Amino acid sequence: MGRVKLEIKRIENSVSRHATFAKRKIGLVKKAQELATLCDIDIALIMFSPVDHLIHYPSDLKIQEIIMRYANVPLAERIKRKKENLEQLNRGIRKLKGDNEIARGMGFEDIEVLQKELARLQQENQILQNHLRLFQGDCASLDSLNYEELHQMELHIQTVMEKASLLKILDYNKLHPDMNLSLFRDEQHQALFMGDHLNPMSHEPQVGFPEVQNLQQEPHLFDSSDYTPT
Amino acid sequence: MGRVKLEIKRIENSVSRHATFAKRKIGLVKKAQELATLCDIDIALIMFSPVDHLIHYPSDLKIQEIIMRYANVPLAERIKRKKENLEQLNRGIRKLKGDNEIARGMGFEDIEVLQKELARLQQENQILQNHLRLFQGDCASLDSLNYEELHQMELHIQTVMEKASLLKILDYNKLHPDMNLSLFRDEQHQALFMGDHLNPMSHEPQVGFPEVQNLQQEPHLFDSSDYTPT
DNA sequence: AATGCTATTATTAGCAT
DNA sequence: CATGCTAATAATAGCAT
Repeated sequence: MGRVKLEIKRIENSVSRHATFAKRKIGLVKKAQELATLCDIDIALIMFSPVDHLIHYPSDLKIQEIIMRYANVPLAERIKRKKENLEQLNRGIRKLKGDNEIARGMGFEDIEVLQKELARLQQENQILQNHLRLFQGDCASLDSLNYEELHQMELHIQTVMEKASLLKILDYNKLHPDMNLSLFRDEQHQALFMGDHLNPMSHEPQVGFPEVQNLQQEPHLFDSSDYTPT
Repeated sequence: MGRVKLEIKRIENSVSRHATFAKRKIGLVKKAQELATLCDIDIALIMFSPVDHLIHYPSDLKIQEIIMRYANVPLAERIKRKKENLEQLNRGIRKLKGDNEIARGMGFEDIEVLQKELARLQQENQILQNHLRLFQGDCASLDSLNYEELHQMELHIQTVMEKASLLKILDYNKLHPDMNLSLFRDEQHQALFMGDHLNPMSHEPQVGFPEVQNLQQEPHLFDSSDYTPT
């Protein structure tokens, strides 16, 4: 809808590409906003400009919500497609079993375990998400934070962590069947990892910490300050 | 752009609302697709229909990537202020650790620290969630699971865990000021906490693997199989 | 509910500033 | 590089099926 009909393919001229982006991004966000308003629904739009600048709609906080909602759906939908997925999984497993080296380190049952653990991992994390949302929902009212809830949260996190370690070991064994690592190096560590949640610090001497990262919420919405909804 | 100019507000008539959604969603996805193609950029669009059905563009797997990219932007943007924030965090922690003020409950600054940690926890978990979904997305293709990815996932989990522990201590101290738990057992551990993550998984073999990025594209995009791009 | 029609409005490509 | 203009294309509201 311009002077000429524009073919939908990458615009090679850099200036035109940027110009087109500048104009169309406004149109796109506006359309998203209109549809969300007209139909009273959740819409999230994320884009990265040709110079890698983030543009998104709606607010950061709302987008998080929608992403979480999105994260929940595929899980539910996958359950419907269980049969389909099982066949796909079976193909993958057959492929794996065909690989002799992998088969040595990892039997069919191990793969099943892995799959189940993946599902559980997802579920556990969902619970974690819900806890987090509870906390984040009104972090102003700190009184609602109590030791028991935090303890529960930590339990979930530890479960997730435990699963991650399992996956890692399994994967490592897949790549290096000759090494065939045991999941736990010793009984003491296993005890720490599997059960002792009473002391919140008990696991930490075993585990290094990743870099402390500074993540904060940002208030802004678009990079374009020129945009005004109509 | 129809027979009449439509005011942008919620369409109260349910039939019209659904009809409008059905038409406009196609237009919106098309616009997103066009812009992504024309400008050769990443766009993710997630929407929930008036009957809560998920519609998204582009593929599930690609959307994961974009969400991760989105989740990482605030991180990248904050890296500049990292040192600043780390110092602030340190002050808060030191105060909690050594000061008698804790005995009188948490001060305002502590609450601020806690709030920031909560925000971070949320973000970290978002990243974790994205990682998990990548894995779960095609758990059949176990080949795509590689050591590096799992390691990354574990790092994220550890970060979340670390935050949970911090929250727990803070909260515990709030509830039981008389106990006055120390956040760290010793200086060495504190050093680990604050930045030294050279050895993040001391119980794991420290072996590097060549990165294998083999993410498969999913074939399907929308819920409406009727949509055909022009 | 989905599809086709078309009068209308909305968006925008190319250009000028 | 951003803004304004305008011819031209694109999207779509309401209606009919």
